[in-house]
Amino acid sequence: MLDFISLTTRMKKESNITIHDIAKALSISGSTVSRALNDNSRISEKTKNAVRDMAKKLGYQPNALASNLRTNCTKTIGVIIPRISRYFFSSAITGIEELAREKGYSVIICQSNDLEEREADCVQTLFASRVDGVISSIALNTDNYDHYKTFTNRNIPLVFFDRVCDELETSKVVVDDFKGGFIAAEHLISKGCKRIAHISGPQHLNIYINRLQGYLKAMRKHNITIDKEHILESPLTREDGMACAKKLLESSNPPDAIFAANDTTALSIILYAKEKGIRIPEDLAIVGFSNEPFSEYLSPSLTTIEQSGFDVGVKATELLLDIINNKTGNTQETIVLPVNLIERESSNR
Amino acid sequence: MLDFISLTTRMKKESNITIHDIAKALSISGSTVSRALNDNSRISEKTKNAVRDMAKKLGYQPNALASNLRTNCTKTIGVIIPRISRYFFSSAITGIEELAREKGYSVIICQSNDLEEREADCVQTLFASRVDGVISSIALNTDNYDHYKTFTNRNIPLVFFDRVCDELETSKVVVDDFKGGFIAAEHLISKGCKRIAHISGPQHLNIYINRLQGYLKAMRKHNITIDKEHILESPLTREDGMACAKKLLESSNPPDAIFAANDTTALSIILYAKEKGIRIPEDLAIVGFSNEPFSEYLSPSLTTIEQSGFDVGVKATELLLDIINNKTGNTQETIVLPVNLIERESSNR
DNA sequence: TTGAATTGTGCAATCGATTGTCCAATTATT
DNA sequence: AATAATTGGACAATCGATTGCACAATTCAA
Repeated sequence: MLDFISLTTRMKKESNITIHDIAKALSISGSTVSRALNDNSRISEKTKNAVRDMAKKLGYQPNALASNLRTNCTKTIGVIIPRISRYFFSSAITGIEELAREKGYSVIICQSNDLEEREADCVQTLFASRVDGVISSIALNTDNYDHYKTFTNRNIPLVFFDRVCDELETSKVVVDDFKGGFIAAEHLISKGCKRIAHISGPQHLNIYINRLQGYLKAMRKHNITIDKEHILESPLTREDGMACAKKLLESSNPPDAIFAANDTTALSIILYAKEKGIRIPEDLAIVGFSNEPFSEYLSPSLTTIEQSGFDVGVKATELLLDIINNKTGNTQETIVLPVNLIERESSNR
Repeated sequence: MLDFISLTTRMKKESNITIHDIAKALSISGSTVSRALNDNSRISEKTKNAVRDMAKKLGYQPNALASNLRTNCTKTIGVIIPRISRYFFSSAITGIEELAREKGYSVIICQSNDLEEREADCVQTLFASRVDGVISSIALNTDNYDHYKTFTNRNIPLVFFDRVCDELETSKVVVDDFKGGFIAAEHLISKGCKRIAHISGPQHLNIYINRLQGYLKAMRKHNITIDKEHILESPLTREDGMACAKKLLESSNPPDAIFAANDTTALSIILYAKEKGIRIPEDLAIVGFSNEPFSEYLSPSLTTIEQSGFDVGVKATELLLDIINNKTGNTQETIVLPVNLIERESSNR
């Protein structure tokens, strides 16, 4: 019997030490241990030190589950993103994590893969984990936002970034897509382009609406009439980029410049133009959007609009933590971060 | 007082419904509700249906924290990776998540940023969250692996991938770096290159050791003597890639081909060579490693060794779940996934 | 010296879900 | 019809940490 007891004791030591093990070892109560470890002012320094020493000696590691259950606060923030492999999003996550860990929060990441159904799953997962708040960027094909009510109905702070949704009243962090569209188009105009086409993205996402509007504003400002055939809506995949390029460049009135709503599409255009022997930038100038890592190394290198995913992530986290800690009342802020033009070969004429 | 009660009741409904609320609504016990929701055979279909309906009606969402605390199983796996923004790693994560969610697990991701200290933090975070198992790829500058004992000492399943560590006895998933190095070098040999240099990575990481060894084997096999100055060790950053390129190409015996241990370094070499007017592949053939997304679009496009991050992620998860569910005994498997050569312009002569 | 204030700890309830054990009601067996 | 077997459900303990409250011990003031 003694053997059995010492065995189980040993196994316990090897598996999981709780505050009660510390308490027993010091002949004090669990509550005192808990308070000591949390540096509660009601515990004497002497006891605190004894507890800390014993905790270290036994290899105590707090069980976050128990603590979270009791305090109803997990010190965890959830992130929902379309795809982690897109550079903009992975840098946003890096930004989110950076600030979060600095403030003592950990991060759970879920990918929606740009699917509404998956996005709803992510919401469930994060809610079940009782995250303290959520940062999300909406999936491409989401057009019903009801699943987010799981959070909003329960006052779980929610901040959107980049792909935001006007329907839900939350704080948001976006980059200045309108301005991005504007400076992209104006840049092409300044290069002497006259027939500037635009390949836009799904029009239920405001980032694409805004880029388009910026482009339109620049065109209007410079009194350039737009051929309606020169504005295309595309899912912005590589394949569809090719199709759009073909459509534009084989038309009766081919553009002398294209502003694509993302770099992937711009890449498709470059590939298509190369294949067809269309010279860039002489015959066709191109501007993309996002400054994906590859755009610098394309040949010709791609002029594009830079947006810092990292900064967006940091700002979104800042906002979220402010809401969690109730620093801001119930204000719904929308933060707009700057963009800037990176001039490269594809428009250098 | 009645007002107060109904108010609190209402607030409760709006915030969090528990199994007890369902129980109360149906005048049954909490345990019955729990069993009904878990489809336990001791509960009649009639009761189960009543419970399910009421759960839906009240908007019940299980509290994973409570469940996890009780069952000591979180259905969560932790992932530690160097940097999420590297394509190989983000695709590995996508693979991990894919299989994990299929099996009903969620995933917590932590970035070490290639720092040992951060890696140790990640270990703490994941342990505190009581993940059921961990998948990790080691940070570049980690050379002490003690922090991983937090898991191994407590029999928490641990699987390494890509950057693995021989010191720790765990299951591992790697790609065939040796073969990758071998076919990269042999490919260059087949192109008639005679003075083939290799830029390797930190030699405490076996992926770089193996790539180097594969290269050496190919050279020996074809009886090519190696100039010792032609093998460099590098941190494989873009900056150091430039430095290595300079060192090699300005030496008294410049190589006619370089096999770089990653694509980033290969890119640096291309940039350097372009700057110096060295023709690729005529004067200098180049092979990289990883098939980063950008390598296809470089000019010249980069010949490289393809390794599927997604597959590695899936395999690692498979292995981990097998261990978690005790399908494999205590065997320490090492799974080696295939690589293959992608021939592009940078070596096409 | 006595009562008041302060300090340090312990007790026990709690968070929400799970589960071993027990019991009542129903059904089957002889 | 009487007993045994089965079924459906309730009770209460439990996971580990936190916290309101009670209370003993010490210090201080009068």
